[in-house]
Amino acid sequence: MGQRSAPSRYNFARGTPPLSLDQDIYLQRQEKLRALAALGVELYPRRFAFSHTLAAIHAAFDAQSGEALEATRVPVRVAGRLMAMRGHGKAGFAHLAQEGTRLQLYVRQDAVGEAGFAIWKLLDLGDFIGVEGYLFRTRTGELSVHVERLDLLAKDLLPLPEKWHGLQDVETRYRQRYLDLVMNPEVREIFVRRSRIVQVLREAFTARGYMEVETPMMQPLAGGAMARPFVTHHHALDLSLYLRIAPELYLKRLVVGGLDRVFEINRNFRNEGISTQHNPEFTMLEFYEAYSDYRVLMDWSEVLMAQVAEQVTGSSTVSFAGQHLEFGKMRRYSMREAIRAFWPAAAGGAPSDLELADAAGVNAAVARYNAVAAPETRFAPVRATKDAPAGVLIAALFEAVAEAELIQPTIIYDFPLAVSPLAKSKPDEPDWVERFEIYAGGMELANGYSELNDPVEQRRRFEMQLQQREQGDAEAHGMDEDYIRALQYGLPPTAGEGIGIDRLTMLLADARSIRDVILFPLLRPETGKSDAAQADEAVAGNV
RNA sequence: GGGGCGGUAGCUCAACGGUAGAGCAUUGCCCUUUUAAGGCAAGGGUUCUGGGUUCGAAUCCCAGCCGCCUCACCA
Repeated sequence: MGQRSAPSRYNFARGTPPLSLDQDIYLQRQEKLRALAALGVELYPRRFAFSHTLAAIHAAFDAQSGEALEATRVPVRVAGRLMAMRGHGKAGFAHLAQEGTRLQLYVRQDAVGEAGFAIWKLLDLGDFIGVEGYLFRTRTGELSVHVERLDLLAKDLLPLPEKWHGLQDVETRYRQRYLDLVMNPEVREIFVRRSRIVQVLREAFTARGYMEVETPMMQPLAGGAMARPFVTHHHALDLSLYLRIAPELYLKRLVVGGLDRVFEINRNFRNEGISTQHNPEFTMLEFYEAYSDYRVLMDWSEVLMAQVAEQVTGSSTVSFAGQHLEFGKMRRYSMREAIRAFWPAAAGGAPSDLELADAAGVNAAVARYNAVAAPETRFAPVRATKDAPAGVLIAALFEAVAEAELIQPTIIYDFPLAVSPLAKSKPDEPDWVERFEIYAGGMELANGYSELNDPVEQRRRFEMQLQQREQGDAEAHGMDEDYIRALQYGLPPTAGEGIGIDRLTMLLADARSIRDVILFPLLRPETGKSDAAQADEAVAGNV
C-alpha cells in the first residue's frame, strides 16, 4: 500500500520539523484515500439507503436462533462507524457502531470479492461504512452481518482514542466532545437522558395548559435576577445590550398580555465564576401561571419533580453522589425553621422568629454563629457586609447554616424581602415574602414565588435595590421603568418559578460536575495548530 | 482571587536523581467464526514551556502556561 513512503513522497526535506505520529497516521490515511480512489471508490458519497438501524436489527432479531436466520437469510443494509476490526487473513470481523448500539460484521474475501476485500483492507478504525449482506450467528452465537458488499461512507483521518479505556483526559473530553461521545457510552447516555428530561418537562407543562414562548436573550436592562451580565453591542442601533441573566420580567409582561400560563426553556448568561455547579451560560426552565401563588407552585413542583424522576430514571428515588435522593416526598422548612433545625449546638440558642425580626437580633445571632463557625468546616462564617439589611444577613445565615445539609430534596419557603425584589410580601409579615427554593444534593435547584404585582410597591423595591447598589452591591437589581409600566396595566395574581435544567440533569444522571451535562462547556480557547493542520501545510508546501 | 493535585508516545498509564518503557492504536508479514482475536517483526518522544541546582533532571528548585478539585461569589 506504500504508506511508509508517504512522508518522502511529499518531500518534507526543507526545514520541515519531524512529523509526530498524529501527522504520520493522518498522512497514512490520506494515502489510503488515494488508494481507494484508485480502486474506483467514491470517497465522500452522498447517501446510503439503509434497511435497518442497528437498534432495529437488535430489536427484531436478537431473539432469533442461528438456524432460523440461516433459513430466512434476512437481507440487510446497515451503516455506522467502525469501532473494532479483527483481521483473519482473507477474512475479518468488525464492529459497527450507530446511535449507541453495535453490530458485528463478518467480511470474507469469497463473499465480497477481491475488489471488496481490497476496500476492506484500506479501512481504518473510525471510518464510516455501509454494508449489505444477510444476518447470521457466528460460532459463538453473536448476531452478525455476513457482508456481501461494502461501501466507504466517510474516512476517519485521525486516530480514535484507546478502545479499552476510552477517552479519559478531562480537557480533551470537553474540548472534543464528539470524541467523548464516540468513545464513552455513559457520556452519550447522560445527554440522551438530558434530552428526555426536557421532553418530559415539556409534556408536563403542556398537559397543565401552558404554552411555550421565547423571550429576548439580548436585553437593554439585565433584570429578573441578581448577577453580573455579559455586555454586547448592536451596531445599527448603536445600542448596548445585555445577554439576559433571566427571562422573568419578559415572561411576566406576557402574563400582563393575557398569556396566562407560559414557560420558556432557554439559556441564561451570568458573567460570574465557573465551578462544578456553574457555567456562564446555563439552561433555565422558567414558568408563570396567573391566578396562582407560591403555595400552589410548591405543591406542583413537588409532584413535577417526582414525575420527572420517575419517567426519566424509572423511580422517584435516584442515586446521586452515593446518596439516595427521595423525590417522592420533599421536606419543607421555612427559612427560619431551617436555620434553627441545622443550628450548630456550640453556638448556643438558635434564633427565634422574634430575634430574626429586627437588625439587632439578627446581628446578635450572626455574632453567636460566627463565634463557632470556621472555614473548611461545614459551618462557614457569615461574611457580614457593613450596613447590610437584616434580611440579607438572614439569607446569608441560612446559606451558611443549612444549605450544605440539604441533600434530600427540600423546599425552603418564606424569604426575606431584602433579597427578593420581585416577590410579593407575606400579608402578615411585611419584611418577608412568599418565596421558596428547592434544594437537592446540596444544590439550589429551583426558585419560585408569588409575583409582586403592585407597581407602586415594585417601584419602591427597585429603589431599595438601587440603594444597595450605591452601597457597593454590584448585583443589586436595577430600575426597569418599562416593566413598571407593564405592571401599571395590571398583572393578575401570578406565581412563577425557575428550575435549573443543568442541575436537574446532574441529579437525575448522577453527574457531579455541570460540565458533564453541558455538551460544550465554556473553556479557555486552545492555542496553536493541530498536527493535522501542520501536516496539510507541509503537504501544500506552506512550511 | 486563595489553597491542593496534575501535565511522559495518537490513547491509557509506568519509570521518582543514573540508557524514557508497557498495553492499545499504527506499519509489514502470517492467519476464512473472532470479539480487549492471535503470532512474528518494525516505526513512533522538545517527558507542557522557560530558567536553575547537579558530573548527570521526566524526576529536585523557581517562574509561567493549561487542566481538575476545593474555598470565596453565584443558580
